[in-house]
Amino acid sequence: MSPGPVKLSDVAERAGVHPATVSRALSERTRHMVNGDTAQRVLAAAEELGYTPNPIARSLKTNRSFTIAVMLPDLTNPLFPPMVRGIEDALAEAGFTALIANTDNHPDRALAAVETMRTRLADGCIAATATRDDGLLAEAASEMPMVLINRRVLNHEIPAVVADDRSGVRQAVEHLAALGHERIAHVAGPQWLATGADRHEAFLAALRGVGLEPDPQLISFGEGFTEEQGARSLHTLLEAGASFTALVAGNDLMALGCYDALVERGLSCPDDISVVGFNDMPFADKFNPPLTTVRIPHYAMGRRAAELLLARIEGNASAASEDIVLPVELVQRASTAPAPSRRARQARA
Amino acid sequence: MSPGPVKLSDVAERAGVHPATVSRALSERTRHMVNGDTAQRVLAAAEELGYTPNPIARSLKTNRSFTIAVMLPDLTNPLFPPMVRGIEDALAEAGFTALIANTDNHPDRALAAVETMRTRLADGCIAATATRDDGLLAEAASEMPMVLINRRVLNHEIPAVVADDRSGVRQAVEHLAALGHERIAHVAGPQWLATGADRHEAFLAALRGVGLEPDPQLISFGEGFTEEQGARSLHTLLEAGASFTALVAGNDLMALGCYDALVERGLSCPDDISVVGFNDMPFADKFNPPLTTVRIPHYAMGRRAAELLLARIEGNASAASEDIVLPVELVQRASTAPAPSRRARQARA
DNA sequence: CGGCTCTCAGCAAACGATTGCAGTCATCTT
DNA sequence: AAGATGACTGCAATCGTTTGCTGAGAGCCG
Repeated sequence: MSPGPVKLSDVAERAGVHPATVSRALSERTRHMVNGDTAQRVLAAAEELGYTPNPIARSLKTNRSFTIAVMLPDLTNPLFPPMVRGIEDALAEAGFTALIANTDNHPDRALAAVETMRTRLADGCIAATATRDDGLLAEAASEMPMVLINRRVLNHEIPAVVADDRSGVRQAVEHLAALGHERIAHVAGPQWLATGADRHEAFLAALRGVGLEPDPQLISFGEGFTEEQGARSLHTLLEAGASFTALVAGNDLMALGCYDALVERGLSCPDDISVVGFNDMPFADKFNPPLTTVRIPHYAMGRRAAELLLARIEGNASAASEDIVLPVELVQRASTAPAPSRRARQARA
Repeated sequence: MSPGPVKLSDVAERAGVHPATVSRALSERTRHMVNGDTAQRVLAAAEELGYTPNPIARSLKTNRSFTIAVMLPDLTNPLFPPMVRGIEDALAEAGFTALIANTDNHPDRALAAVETMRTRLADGCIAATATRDDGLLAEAASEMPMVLINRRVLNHEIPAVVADDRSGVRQAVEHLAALGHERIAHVAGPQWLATGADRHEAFLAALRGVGLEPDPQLISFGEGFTEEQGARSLHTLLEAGASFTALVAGNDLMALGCYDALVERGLSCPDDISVVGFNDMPFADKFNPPLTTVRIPHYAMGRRAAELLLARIEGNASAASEDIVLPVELVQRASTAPAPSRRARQARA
């Protein structure tokens, strides 16, 4: 036996056949080309020797690396780890491995990442980094199978799996309206991200849906889905003298920023202002107050994205040319309460 | 020009030399073997053609994959993403890539992961999954360079980079003692993890350090560093009728579990019981109440671990045979308050 | 001027697997 | 019984780099 890891030729020698035969016997796909008995002998020999194929050598010949690039803005954003788990679990079942790259929302870092991925010969890519119209990704998509997760690009040239944002914000404003809120603000996310733009648009529509007229004065746009931007946005709203009793934030991080801005100004949530977030990030139930928010199926999104990508890699290019949108659900906690006016009325009664 | 990506022979043809010469000219290490002018010509040709070496082919020949395995219990635990970022950033600077595997603390999943890593030919491994005496990892460590992060094994056969747990819990109990607490409980982590055992031991020592005598009645061990176990542990303590005014939890997650248990029993934090956590996980300042905890340098730990591993891979086997322990810092927030007895005294005064 | 060393570049054999092609039997057909 | 068919399996090329060895030419010294 040769030193080090056991290789194809070791198994071949042990089974008394040619390496090529071993190769064929070992692969499901080519098993039928070799005699049943021989195959058994080979399988047994491989088992005894503890043979594991060398993926590097295999890749060199087949041009497949069984590796999927996963591009994120920032792994540190609690939104992503559950998605990544979903992706990894689904990939692992198919023998694939995920390679994670953080782009920090910098186009040049993204470029570098794409480059790395391509030279490392990823078989495909799952990206959560797309801006609404993202040339870079579109280009990359033409070179390898790609699917988007939690993001979308303008023309649906790249399939995406996303949460049902429209439904989510509709549920949020309906919840608020049901509590008697009539002046509802929107601390919106960046409009160059599909999630930001979609939710803003959905907010407008939902407002009208419950018979409220959108007021531009009550909408402020952040430049990123961060606590910082959430706080800043709310501050500018408040400073402009806008009056409202509830707000829906672009996502949970921004909602958290609103919490900060609120305490800084001596306002109470939910007594003075109700806030609802988006994403139901981990520990959202532990915040002060526990955050009412829209739960999106992070893990499931990851799985679906991975499965979709694998399907496309298997040549099933037709697989879901439609975007996959997963249902969301409002989870009510303590950051929303009846509107002050209604509370007053209730007190009077 | 041949189709697809440009390869060594394309560059060779363009520069009018043999592929072997290109290979030598392109590598810093072997550059000196080729004539200066020729090297320039090769470099220029490579540049013009946009040549990028095929890492698969390279790996096959050199047996190095420029890939580092990172084994975590669970990426979803907020403790890890910052570490991973640190690891990835440091690795990227050296041209390495991280491959992340989640073991969910299951030995068999860990085994599978190790296997995958080995067959994928990782050049080294950073593990955060070690139990105190971990045969599996010890064995793996004999086959490839390895460093531990945030964990330690019993006999220091594997170098580790950890936070200064002892100092951390000392600071915690000193803080509590300074607030007048005299009966301090410990909701300890699992003892089969070094972090669990170390912190427990440090807790005992710190208590004595401030002139308090440890009381076994005030110590409960969890079976995992989870909210669930934190809650369960505190419940058993309370049910046993233990009386105390403060507690230090094994980590932040367990502290959060304590929060739950406390409200479930109608107790208030910090009015009835002060709690301090460990790790200063993201958003610890957003909890209710904001959590007093020990901040550990997650990102820096990741970087250091990666750098240490790289050093060892470069043959610098001597590099830090000592563990690297990074300083920690208590950050005081609102989950700790003066002991009730002292508050009473103050009220009287 | 012969022989020596030295520098540089090409040759070819790896690395470990996959795969088109071709050859060897045994079996079947007529 | 001869040829055709079919089922297996071996041969050898190939994927793109790296690297030990060899060879060619230049320069140097005695």
